[in-house]
Amino acid sequence: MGPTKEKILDTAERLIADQGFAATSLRQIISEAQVNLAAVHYHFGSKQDLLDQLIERKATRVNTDREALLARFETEAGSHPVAVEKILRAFFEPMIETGSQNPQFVRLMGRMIAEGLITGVVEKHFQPTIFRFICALRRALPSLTEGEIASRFRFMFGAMSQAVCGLAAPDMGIQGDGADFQLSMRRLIQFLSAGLQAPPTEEVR
Amino acid sequence: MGPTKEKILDTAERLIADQGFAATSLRQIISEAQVNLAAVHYHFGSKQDLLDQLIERKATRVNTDREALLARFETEAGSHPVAVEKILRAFFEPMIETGSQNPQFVRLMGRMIAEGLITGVVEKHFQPTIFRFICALRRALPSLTEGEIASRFRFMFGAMSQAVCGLAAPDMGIQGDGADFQLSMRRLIQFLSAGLQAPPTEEVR
DNA sequence: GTCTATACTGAGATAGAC
DNA sequence: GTCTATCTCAGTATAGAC
Repeated sequence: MGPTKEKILDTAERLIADQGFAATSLRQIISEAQVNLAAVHYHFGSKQDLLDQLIERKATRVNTDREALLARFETEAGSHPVAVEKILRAFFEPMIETGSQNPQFVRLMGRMIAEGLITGVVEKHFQPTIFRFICALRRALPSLTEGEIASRFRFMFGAMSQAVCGLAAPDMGIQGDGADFQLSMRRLIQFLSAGLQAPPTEEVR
Repeated sequence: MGPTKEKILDTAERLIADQGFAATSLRQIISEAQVNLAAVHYHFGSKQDLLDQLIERKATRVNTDREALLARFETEAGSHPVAVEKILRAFFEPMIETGSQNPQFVRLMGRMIAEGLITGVVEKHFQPTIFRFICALRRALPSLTEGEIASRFRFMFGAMSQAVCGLAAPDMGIQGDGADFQLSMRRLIQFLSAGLQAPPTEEVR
């Protein structure tokens, strides 16, 4: 990868994580990266495609790690289903590790999930991993319908996006524990573990 | 309120709920509402202010209902803390009722929370209500620190935004139960009830 | 293949006539 | 209150230099 392309990616990652996608203009990115505007469209095609490649650059590695960890837990569990806590650990620990080195990327991911902006990338790179995890959850939570597991997985994404994006924001009006990424993730897992294991929603007719 | 202003609000609510805030241009709104572009800036000042008034128009009523319902539950509970399930009911039922009549508004709210776009309105109109609910949760969950309750409340917002926004989206790659608003909300409350009542996150040092 | 310069279209915002 | 004209800035497209 050429230095121009890399400069664009690095600068865009930092600025979009800080300000959001819509609020960050290409002109601001190229100004700070000291490259030409057209170089962005030469290398990426569009602003949206730049975002997609930004995600893809790191998401692939994180998702590979996620699946590997899940596979390890599945081997350890033998014929038994993997416990929900372990499934959550497999899902979040690779992200936490990435976030400890580079919090910007994780915040970026949270923003993208919240804004619903990574349609193509989600399908291409996340969906296979998500599918593996939903399968694991179905085995761990046999009393839930497939639809309810999908709903809870979606709730999980929403909670996660707030966990990583909300770090800078004031904590719902009351003074929170601020920008402690590790603490926030541990609280998130604790919360999700209980939520995922809630009894099934009763059918109403 | 004049008919022009009202036409703008109604049209903007529908379009923004469908397409999102950034994806909806003022020119599209004024075209469908059949008003002049400058009228928007005359009545609202800016696109952002239009959004704020859009939220404010309905959020005030929803928040009033929330607080009233919570107060009723507090009276019923006497000196005991209100159960978490009841706190959640007080928070969500007014929103569900609004959403049953006008799903657009609830989806709009979800989008705004996800994208973090309603800075001024949240502080002015939501924070007092949020504060009341956090206080109720503190009483119901005395083993949790204030910081952890704030975190969980934030997770709740994230899950909620996905619950109401994700209705149209495909359910994480597996076929979901589609756009059933009532079902989605019941699942959400079930999920959140367990998540909020999870044991405290252990301190690590 | 890479990058630059420049122009095009559509966005939100504003000033001033009526 | 309303509308026209205009401003600035956004993302995008293209022609051509190296």
